[in-house]
Amino acid sequence: LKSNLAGKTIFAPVPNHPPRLADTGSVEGKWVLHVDLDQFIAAVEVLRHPELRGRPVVVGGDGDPAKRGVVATASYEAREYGVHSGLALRTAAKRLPPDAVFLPVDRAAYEAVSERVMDVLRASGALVEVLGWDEAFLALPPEAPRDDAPEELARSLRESVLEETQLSCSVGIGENKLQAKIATGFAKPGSGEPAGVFRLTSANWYEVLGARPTDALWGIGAKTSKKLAGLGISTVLQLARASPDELAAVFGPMTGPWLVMLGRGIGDREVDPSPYVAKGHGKEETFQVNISSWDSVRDEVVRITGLLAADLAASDPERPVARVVVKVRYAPFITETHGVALDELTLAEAALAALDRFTGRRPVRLLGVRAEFG
DNA sequence: TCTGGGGTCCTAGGACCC
DNA sequence: TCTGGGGTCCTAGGACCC
Repeated sequence: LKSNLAGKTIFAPVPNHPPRLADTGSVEGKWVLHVDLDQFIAAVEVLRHPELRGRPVVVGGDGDPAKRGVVATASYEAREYGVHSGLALRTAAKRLPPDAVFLPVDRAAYEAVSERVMDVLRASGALVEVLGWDEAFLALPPEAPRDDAPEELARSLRESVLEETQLSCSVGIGENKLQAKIATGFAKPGSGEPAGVFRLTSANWYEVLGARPTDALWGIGAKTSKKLAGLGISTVLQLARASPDELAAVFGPMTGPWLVMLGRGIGDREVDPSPYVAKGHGKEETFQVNISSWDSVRDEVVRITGLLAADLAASDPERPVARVVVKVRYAPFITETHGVALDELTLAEAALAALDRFTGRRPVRLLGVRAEFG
């Protein structure tokens, strides 16, 4: 959607009351559902370690809270202590009681369970667009009967996921992906709503979200929210009433108008069930101790490139790599990237050529190598 | 909050070309 | 040759998401 915005006149004049969307499709029964597993990673771990149920569980890094790393998922019990994803593991350890459990990230296990969940969703007959391990958008195929309220489908999805995988999920219902995605947040346990299902449409968009801060929207994070606040735009309703042109001048020709659309609850409705095709793959590592010697930096780049090459050989052996990008994060958390076209070079040669573009020789905290496909 | 690792997309500036 | 304007490609950085 965003990539189609430039130069288009998609905006009605800014109204002086809460703008109402034109009816965007509920009449046709074209609902979008968003399914999101509850505390997915922690739930998978509790399933295979039942003795952990009810205890604060934190999954992240290699499971050692003394090391550099962040929380990937915290169980609801851990969240009670202010522990949330993105928090440094060491900080999490300080906040949690001694009976808290720290576990390493086990990607393969989560991928396997995720596959089963997505299969259950597909078995409903809906189109399923996978969004990650624990999320998906669903749409009824066009030929499906559409007399059922979407809540019926939502409830039956929750039931079958629970039955087949023992995992609970929340479901958001909307007229587009944006609405459905945000609706799920109101369906989550502890959100004050019953039943794990919430419907957010043009009919209740401003009632539910109008007074909320702009970062309640999917696509607006801390930086953009702050920048908007500097323009006097703090709430979703204020964003909805903002001028697309003025925001274009500040945020760029596509992002500016797109932000206003977010504020108005306008979004993409197309659910794309085609398999995910990566644009590239990368491998990066934060070192437990910063690296000061540039010779060691070179050695580490070669080593990480080897790991990446093995990943590529396993996942995309046939796809030609067009470009290699090296990322260096210096000790004060300043990150730079440099890339080179692969051409006739090997992956390692290209990575070293990219590394040669770096002139800083300060201590390094992270190195990354990324291959982009042609 | 001493800040992971895997990604995606957009922006802006410079190179280059006509 | 004192100097336009537009298009496209490449690159680095930024922001966001899970």
